[in-house]
Amino acid sequence: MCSTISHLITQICKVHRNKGNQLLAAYNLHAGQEQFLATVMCGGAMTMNELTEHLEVTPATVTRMAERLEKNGFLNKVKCCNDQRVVRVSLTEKGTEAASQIIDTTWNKLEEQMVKNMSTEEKILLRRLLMQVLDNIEEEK
Amino acid sequence: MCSTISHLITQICKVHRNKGNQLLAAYNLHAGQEQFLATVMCGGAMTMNELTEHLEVTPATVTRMAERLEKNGFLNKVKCCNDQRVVRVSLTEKGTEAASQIIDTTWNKLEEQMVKNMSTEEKILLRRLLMQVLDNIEEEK
DNA sequence: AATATTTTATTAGCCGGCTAAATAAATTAT
DNA sequence: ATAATTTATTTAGCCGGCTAATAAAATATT
Repeated sequence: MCSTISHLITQICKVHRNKGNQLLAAYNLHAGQEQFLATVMCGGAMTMNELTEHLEVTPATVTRMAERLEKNGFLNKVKCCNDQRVVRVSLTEKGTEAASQIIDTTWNKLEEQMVKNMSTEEKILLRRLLMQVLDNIEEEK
Repeated sequence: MCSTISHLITQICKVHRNKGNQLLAAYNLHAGQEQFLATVMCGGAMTMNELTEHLEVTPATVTRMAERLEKNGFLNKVKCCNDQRVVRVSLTEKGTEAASQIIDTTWNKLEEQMVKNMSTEEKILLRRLLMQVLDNIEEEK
């Protein structure tokens, strides 16, 4: 009963997040925020809207994350001149530095750890199967 | 970049939770609470401590979930006579009914949907690989 | 018996995630 | 021009998850 796919994935996700939190504590960040910063770093001054798409998260979530990251000095929010509705977000120096370090110390580290003893074929297979699962569950109904 | 194992698992987990929330809304429950109820149903009058073990979750989380489920009439909390520290939790009628229905309408439904177009071998393989991932990531360091 | 330690639960507070409702600005239609 | 609609963000409120600090009861020590 404890080895359903759902349960395993939930469990992995939880442990992954906790490990992320541990690793990110050194930067005063929480799991999820590193992805936010990395996305902004790659995408340049991004719109909130663009962020919700890239991060695949609700606008409300983006707003609050940006708010906290701004409060802690990782990024700035500026209203666009042309369209006063849109808000552009960009990294501060602190944010840039954190983002660039974090990708290696957290993301890659965890990713490697997850599949450390798997053959290349197994990794490919696992990825394929997970993509299939995601596809299956994303459909309507 | 979007097809790392970490990202896929996080994404599946999120969609899974959202689908769960949709299905559970009919019972006035949220994703996670169904597991709580199911666990209590199987285990009888359980201790908070036992629940943290079975649900693999923090004591704080169990306390608050129990509090909410009690508030909404799904379960009762009773202090143990022998040891006044321990709290035993048991399902109300409402809780029992919800739990028994939910297992089919939510859990199994989602589980089947996730692997619907996979062969038996693929399912077994996926499970094995996920268990390996969980093992890898659970270790210290 | 009196004190110290361990065990069980709770509380407070912080995060990310979501929904639904509210703002506000830009478009489009009338 | 004015009204109606669409689009971009925000706000409020609810969930589960975690950590750290507290409280309270049971055990172990001295």
